[in-house]
Amino acid sequence: MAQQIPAPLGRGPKRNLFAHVVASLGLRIIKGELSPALPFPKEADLGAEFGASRSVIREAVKSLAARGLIASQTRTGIRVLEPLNWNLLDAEVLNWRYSTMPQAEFYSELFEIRLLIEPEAARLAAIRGNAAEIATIAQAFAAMSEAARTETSGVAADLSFHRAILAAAHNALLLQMGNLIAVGLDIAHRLSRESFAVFLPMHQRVLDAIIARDSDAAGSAMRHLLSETQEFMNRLIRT
Amino acid sequence: MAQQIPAPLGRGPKRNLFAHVVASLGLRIIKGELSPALPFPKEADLGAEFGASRSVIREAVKSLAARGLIASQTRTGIRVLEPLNWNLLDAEVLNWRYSTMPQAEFYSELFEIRLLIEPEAARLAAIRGNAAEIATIAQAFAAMSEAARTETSGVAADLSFHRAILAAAHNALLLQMGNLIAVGLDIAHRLSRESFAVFLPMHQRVLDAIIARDSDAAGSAMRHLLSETQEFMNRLIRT
DNA sequence: TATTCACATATTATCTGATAATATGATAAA
DNA sequence: TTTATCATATTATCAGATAATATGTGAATA
Repeated sequence: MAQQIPAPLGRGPKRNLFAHVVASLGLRIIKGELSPALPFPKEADLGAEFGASRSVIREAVKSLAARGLIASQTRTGIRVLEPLNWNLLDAEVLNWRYSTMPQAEFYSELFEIRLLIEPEAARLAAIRGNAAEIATIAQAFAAMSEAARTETSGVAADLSFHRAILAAAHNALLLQMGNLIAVGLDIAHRLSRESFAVFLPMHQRVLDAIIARDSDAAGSAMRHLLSETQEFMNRLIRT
Repeated sequence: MAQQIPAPLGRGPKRNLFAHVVASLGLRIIKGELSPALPFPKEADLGAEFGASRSVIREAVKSLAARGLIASQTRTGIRVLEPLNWNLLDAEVLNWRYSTMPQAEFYSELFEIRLLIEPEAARLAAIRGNAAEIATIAQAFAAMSEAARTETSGVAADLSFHRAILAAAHNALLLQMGNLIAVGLDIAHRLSRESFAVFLPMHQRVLDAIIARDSDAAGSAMRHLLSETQEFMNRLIRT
């Protein structure tokens, strides 16, 4: 039986048109190729460029508008908003930004926030976390250890560890910062697989402090973990 | 000349259908009336309910999806995502949440973050802010003083003041937190008009420290301003 | 009985073409 | 010079169609 022709490939993805248009325009905006100063193509032009119907273009525009990147108005057309309005904590925007910014700059910006957020989160987790939440943190740590032992990727477990701490801090807005951490860990683990095992003991110290309900120790253990990671990454990036 | 009939008012806004559908569904999701456990109405049903075409419904769905509230898939339909995925820092989501949560709870959550972010931002502003940026902070403060003198609403100036400090800290992710502050100030100024003049001197102390490039003083002045505001609000809410 | 496979079906994804609303700029009037 | 009127360009909304795809059903099989 003749294998089905795999893709139409007129020129690019035809199956996920919407996602493709969103990502393509989003990236162009973050790069600055489309800016508030420049005129934005109108729906019809975008449709022609992407080979998409107006529906798809309009849905993509609404998606980008919801992220604060653009706004659209009858007769006026579409325009790029000032970066001030961009939802930088949106996972997509975060990734687009990461892929276009100088790595060192992005990373220092990111860690500045993590150092602000996570020690306090660890502190609160030690105070407010209930048994189940602390168990979740412990489980994530166990998964990290197991990954280190079997030398498999522990990035998911690492993320779970940090997210579980945010969750145990009982502040929904804090939990939101998980996106930041996700990107940070993703970069870290892509740059260096081994970083992982090195930092395991520091994670353990955070966990132990939380279990012991020692909030100050939890905070400083987390601060220590992050500073060391940051320094480690800086060395890596520089070389 | 007969005045034009002002609105079709079949039942609700007909002019901004898209925005209406987004707000309506968004609110229902935040309230929990639509949850991950429950089945979500399909596009056709939503269209019937809102008296809107499928295009409008689909655009609204994409807008909510971009905020992490829902996801949609062929054949499976639409489903509400876990609150973990919600973009809580999105201005709309923030407002929906504010209007449905117990005020005291929302407020304490909010201030926990502000106390985390803003003192450090003030500290960084004192170190990194350039002349123009510091001038912007000063201008905002002048506008606040003027508003206090003329007893007009200074909420815009207040917001400008805090945003200008975030901007002077030179970290785009930090600047993002401006949305939080906007909601916080909005609530504060709605609860009490006079709070404004009372806190003017504390704002001044922050400004002065930044001008003097005294980072530690700027940080503690900001911390002081926020704690006092929080306590003031707590008293107001309790009564 | 349990597992695998083929297939009908329900729902979103995309396309097409039309009408309505509205902000802008041009034109005319004051 | 300012104000009022109007044509126009662009998005907003509607309507109806076809395509793609995940799910469950039932048949075939071990």
